[in-house]
Amino acid sequence: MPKIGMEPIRRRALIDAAISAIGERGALNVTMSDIAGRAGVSTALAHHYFGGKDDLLFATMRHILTQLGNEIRPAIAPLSGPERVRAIIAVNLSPEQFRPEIIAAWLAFYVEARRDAALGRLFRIYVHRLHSDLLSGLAGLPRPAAIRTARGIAALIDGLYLRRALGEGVEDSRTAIFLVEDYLDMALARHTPHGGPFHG
Amino acid sequence: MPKIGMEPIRRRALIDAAISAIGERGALNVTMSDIAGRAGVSTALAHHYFGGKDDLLFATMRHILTQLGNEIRPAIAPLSGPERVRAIIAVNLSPEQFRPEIIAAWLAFYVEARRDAALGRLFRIYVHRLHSDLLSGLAGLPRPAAIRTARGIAALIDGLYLRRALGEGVEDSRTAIFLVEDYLDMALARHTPHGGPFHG
DNA sequence: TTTATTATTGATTGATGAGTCAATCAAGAA
DNA sequence: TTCTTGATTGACTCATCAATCAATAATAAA
Repeated sequence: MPKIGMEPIRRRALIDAAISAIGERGALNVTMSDIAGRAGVSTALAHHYFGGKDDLLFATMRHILTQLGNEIRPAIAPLSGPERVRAIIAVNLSPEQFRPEIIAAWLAFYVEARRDAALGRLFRIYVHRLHSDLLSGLAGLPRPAAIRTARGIAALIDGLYLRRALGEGVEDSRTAIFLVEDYLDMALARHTPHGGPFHG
Repeated sequence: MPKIGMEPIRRRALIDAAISAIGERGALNVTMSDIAGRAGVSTALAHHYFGGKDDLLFATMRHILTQLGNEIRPAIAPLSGPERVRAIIAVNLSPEQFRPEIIAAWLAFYVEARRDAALGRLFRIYVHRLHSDLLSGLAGLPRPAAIRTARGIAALIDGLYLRRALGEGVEDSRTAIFLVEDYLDMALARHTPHGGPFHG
């Protein structure tokens, strides 16, 4: 163990530990000792690198959002129209994102965002980003229908997350994706001149 | 102030106070003094009537669920088919249920239910009840489509709750109801021999 | 009036957990 | 070797909060 360059390693380990800890308890319960313990360091070191618990949790949420962004960006970049929307759905509900501990963290942060202004801002940026990404893929629909469908898809994804967190209802990633795509198909079919309501 | 028969009054006041407190903070933060203070009594009295914080919170969630059940039961009893589904949607997203503090409580309890077994059971009963109520109204659809649609509606409602809690996206009760009914209409239209996709 | 019962609280206890700090360790620089 | 600097922690402080309890007030029952 060299004595230099530990910072990025510790930061990352602490963030991973925070996600893991939040995944097991409900964010409220996580303590600095729990997180630090999982990361294999003392609470003092966690404070040293992050300043305080709030900062660590904020960094953790930012990490999760960044991670999601990094998965989404390249996935949708070359696509447009419905395929772009499908890609957004697929990534948001991918096994990677649909992991119980990630879901739990989302949920916990949703709650926390109600009180923490910085966290609230972070979320609003994410929500807005998702909405405009969806809209750009729904350009084929009349504007009001596109907006409604974008909101519907976003709400469906969040709802499926919630159900997943509770451990009830839709079980796996695949089923969840199918459910949302089904919604998308119906919305698209309504504005397709005619032919069967199914396609793809 | 007579010295007898205070119990039901205090219990109710404490539960209302808990909802209000949870509405302002995120359930994690609520303290017994906060709740007791809002109810105009000492923390000792709150403990006297409820035993402990967990019991008070459990009673609070049960109250919210009971309230919802009391609104839903008479509303759907005389109805069947799509109208029954519409009634379920309308009540779940009614201004009464769509109040920010109620939503915040839901969210907080969703999180808590992950750790508290009793609370988890309570939720599972609610989820199952909602699902079978929806299914009974969707009997006109083929079984797989009915199941999928019921899950979709439930997820949409939860998702809209989440968005509401975050203070973003769909604004009011009416818009939320319209969004979910739109989903229902599409699901129904797909299995209607033909004619326009809209009705009602 | 006395007695039992319900309602109610102030004060206290004990636990938990965030944040701080002075001290130690290790490795590269002088 | 000495000096400096990042890494690291144990021990401590301070605040918060759930829970308890003994004491008091007020009323109904005897």
